[in-house]
Amino acid sequence: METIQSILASRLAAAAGDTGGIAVTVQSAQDTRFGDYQSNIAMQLAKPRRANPRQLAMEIIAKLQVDDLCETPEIAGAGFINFRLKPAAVIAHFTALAADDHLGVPSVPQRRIVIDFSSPNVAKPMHVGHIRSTVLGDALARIARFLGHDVITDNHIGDWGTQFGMLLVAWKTILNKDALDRDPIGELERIYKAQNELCKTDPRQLDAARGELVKLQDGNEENDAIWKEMRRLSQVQFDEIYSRLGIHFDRTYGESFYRYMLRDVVNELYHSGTARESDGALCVFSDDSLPERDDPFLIKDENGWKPAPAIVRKADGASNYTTTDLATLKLRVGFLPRTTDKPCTTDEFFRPDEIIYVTDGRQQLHFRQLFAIWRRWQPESTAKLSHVWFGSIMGEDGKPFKTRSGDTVKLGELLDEAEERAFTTVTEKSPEMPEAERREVARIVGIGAVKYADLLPNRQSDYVFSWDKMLSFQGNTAPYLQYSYVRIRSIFRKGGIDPASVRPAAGAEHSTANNAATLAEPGELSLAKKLAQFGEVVPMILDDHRPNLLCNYLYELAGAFHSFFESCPVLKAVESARSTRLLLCDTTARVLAKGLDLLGIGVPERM
RNA sequence: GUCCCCGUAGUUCAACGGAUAGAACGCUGGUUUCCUAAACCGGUGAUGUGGGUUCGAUUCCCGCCGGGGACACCA
Repeated sequence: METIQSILASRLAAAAGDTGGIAVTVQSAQDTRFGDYQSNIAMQLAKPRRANPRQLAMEIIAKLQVDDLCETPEIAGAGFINFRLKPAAVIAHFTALAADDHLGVPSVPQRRIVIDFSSPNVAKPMHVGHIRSTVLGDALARIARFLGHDVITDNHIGDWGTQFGMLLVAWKTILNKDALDRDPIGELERIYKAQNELCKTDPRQLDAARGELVKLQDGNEENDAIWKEMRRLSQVQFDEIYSRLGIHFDRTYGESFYRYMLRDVVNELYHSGTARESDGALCVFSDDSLPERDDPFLIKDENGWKPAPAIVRKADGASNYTTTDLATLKLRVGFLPRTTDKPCTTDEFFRPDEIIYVTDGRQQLHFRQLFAIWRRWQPESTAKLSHVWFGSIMGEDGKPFKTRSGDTVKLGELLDEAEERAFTTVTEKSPEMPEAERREVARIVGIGAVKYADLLPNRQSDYVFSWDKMLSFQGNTAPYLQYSYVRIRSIFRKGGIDPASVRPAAGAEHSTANNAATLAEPGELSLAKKLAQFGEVVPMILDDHRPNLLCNYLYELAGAFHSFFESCPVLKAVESARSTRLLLCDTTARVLAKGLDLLGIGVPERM
């Protein structure tokens, strides 16, 4: 269904006439005293038309047909056009929304999107550094799917590279089998660190590592078996974490999947002239097509601009991650199979319109170079390439988030602590609840709190990790939103009412006359208006890949609900008002649950 | 050094170039014979600095100050 915002925008566009390419936009008003929606179009058009903005606004309003939706639009300030919705229009929209499976979120033209996120490394524990990519990528995938896009999520795990030389040497010499059985990842981490130390002092150890790496790459059976075992053990860990987080990947190809493509990629880059040799390495240099300061292959020092090439084949002949990323890109753009369980024909390849990489901001230069190389190498490719980057998680001391002893925080342990802290609170607040249920509630609340804390800040901001803040029931947190949902569920339990029974039948927007609803109370009206904005907020998120917009919306919705609930009795209300209020409650609960679900966060029925 | 990001209330975070910069915590005043007070309703208090573009700048451009990050064979 269409949003009120888009209806107003198209009516306004019709009244404004030729805007010379200026988009006619309507936004929800920041302050209710300006009405519900506002547009700046008169001010934007005033200059090119050499008109007085307020005069122009008056002319636009004179042609504008919106009396089915709002009161006569008002002109304010320098030329703002303000819209105030008629209660009848709010009721009609709210009723249609309540009958809509998509809760008023419009369908958009379908695009095919690959989302590459999480990307943990084999033989290493997942740690706090993986949270943002994992949580953000999953939320974007869920939101894109809800909007109707065709999405493939791909976990590009680090399962290939020079570190396996050292791991293989260590596996053969210092591995403790018992320790490996007890704690596989811990033992792999231990032997890697130990071997790394040995290599620092003993050049023969480095040679040994190189030797084992070459054998692995040449297909040596023993090394291949060890590598596969390390991969398997790591995947067990990944699966456990992803299961706790409720995250699913359509693909987990990993870097090793592309290793047979690397030679061809390098050859193509060389023969197409994209890359050339320098100091024994094969490099991509600037092609001077961009202004110097925008060129990802240039860097300036005191003597002027100098080359900052991207290396696609090291002097020793090995490839690096740029090469792997190019191979990955080539497969994803042209030959990514739609399904993994059967061979597919040409028209079953995925061929994405967009590929989204979710990584931290430190990789910006890498992706700028990667995308630039791709454009030069494959100029006919039209796929949109997006690097969705994010800031760091800091400790309360303002430095990168670490344990007290200065180690990286392991993701599994972090989730344990979140659940444990949530369990303590739930036990405190609801001691009568059976322990099994308290555990389950603590799981939903604890995991939700961690995810929400991560999604709430603008993704490009660094943020401070605070257990107390994220698990608080006050303020913009997951527990507060979950509590809002629970409180609504409690109303229906108390009244012995099936929520489905208060919902209008599908298509109810055509028969609003049958609905005796009135939204006489200010709390009712503002809640209904806030519900109508769900469909306006969700599509905006993908424009800049910013799920925090949804967090802020849900928080405002919960606030609107609590205000309504404070001033409007539900179960004790007289009929007509009672059923309208029950529907407001139910719809709020559905939007809260759906909104949280889009962020990858669950809701308990009680807490 | 060059490039990227950041600098907003005591603190932690918001704000498609729009109106009187919005929350939470903190501090502070109030609300419960009533559907979960894990709540609600008030008060307090901020755009680092100097220019520029614009009808309008936290937002865009330039300088300065302060913080973080990236910059040839790690990913």
